[in-house]
Amino acid sequence: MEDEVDRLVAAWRRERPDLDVEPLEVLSRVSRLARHLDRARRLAFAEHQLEPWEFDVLTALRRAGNPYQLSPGQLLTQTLVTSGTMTNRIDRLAKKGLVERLPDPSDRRGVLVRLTEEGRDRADQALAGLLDQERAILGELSSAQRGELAGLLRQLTAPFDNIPG
Amino acid sequence: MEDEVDRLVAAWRRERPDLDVEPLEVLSRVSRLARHLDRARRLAFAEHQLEPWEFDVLTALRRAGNPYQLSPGQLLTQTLVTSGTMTNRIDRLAKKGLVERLPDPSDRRGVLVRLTEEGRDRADQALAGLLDQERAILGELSSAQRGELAGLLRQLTAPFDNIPG
DNA sequence: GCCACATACCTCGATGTCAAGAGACTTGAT
DNA sequence: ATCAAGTCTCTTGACATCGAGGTATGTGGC
Repeated sequence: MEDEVDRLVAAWRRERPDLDVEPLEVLSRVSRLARHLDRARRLAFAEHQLEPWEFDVLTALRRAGNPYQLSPGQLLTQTLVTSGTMTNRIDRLAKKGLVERLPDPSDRRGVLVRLTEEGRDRADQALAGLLDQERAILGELSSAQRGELAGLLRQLTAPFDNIPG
Repeated sequence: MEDEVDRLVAAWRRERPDLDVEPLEVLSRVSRLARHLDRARRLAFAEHQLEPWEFDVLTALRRAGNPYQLSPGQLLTQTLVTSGTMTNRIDRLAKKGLVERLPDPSDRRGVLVRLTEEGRDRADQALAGLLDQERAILGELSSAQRGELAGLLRQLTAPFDNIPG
């Protein structure tokens, strides 16, 4: 089955026959697939009245384990947004009652963000919905193929994740 | 070699041992890799004084072939942005002298966007730079592995690209 | 103890995107 | 010919993000 990247690569081969555009076969597909996944995620979360950014923050706290709390700084490094953005996000999540701000007992400059009970439930439900959606997308592949794909992708991501970039 | 997704999956297995989080092994890596690629692209384009969105528009016109012109509507479908965004982008590219607006001779409502000579050169240079960068990222993989990866990814993207979404 | 420097979070202004809709023109039916 | 409906581009207002800088607090050398 042909996809958009096949057409993209064919167009470049016609217009720039002098160039080797083979890298696009892999990396353009990664970018485009990620874009499709963003849309799918947005749809899955909408069923739970959550925006993608809300899911990101809530699940970071959820993964931290009991008592489900992190500093804004820790949330920054996990979600890769700037501090202004995180302040804004925490404000809105607090207004919706999904997280609460607590003073950090060990550092009076600091704040801790803690998941409320409702926040934890919403995060858990949204994660289950996301996994259902993702399983449907991966339905195309056999279990062996998924393993192979995960392994190949890990080879590409590991350098970024380990040699800090 | 371990990556961030290995850590993410391990955290979920600890916190939610009841859930099958295996889909994340593939799809979280796709999303994260796409994010890294965006950063790398931004760096590669900066050497040619281009923003990623500028590259997207210029190369869509470049791939159209001589005389390197498309309607704003055609650009919308290729770049997946809304019309307000595209109007804004064309304005800024025109101000920089990389594209020009022409009246559509066959439809007096319409406009055609045409690449200037400088626009074409900049697009060609930026593409070459991007491909160099991408080859470096793919250096991890053998030629056979790249082919395998491209094939597996095509299976995932084809449904999105063919059953319109 | 004091002071310079680092850290943590927040505020503010600028920017880019989206969604909705207005305006201009074309098309097709009558 | 005329008119309604459709198409295409641009405008507008709302909003989330970023980057730079501000305020308050902690830390370590002297």
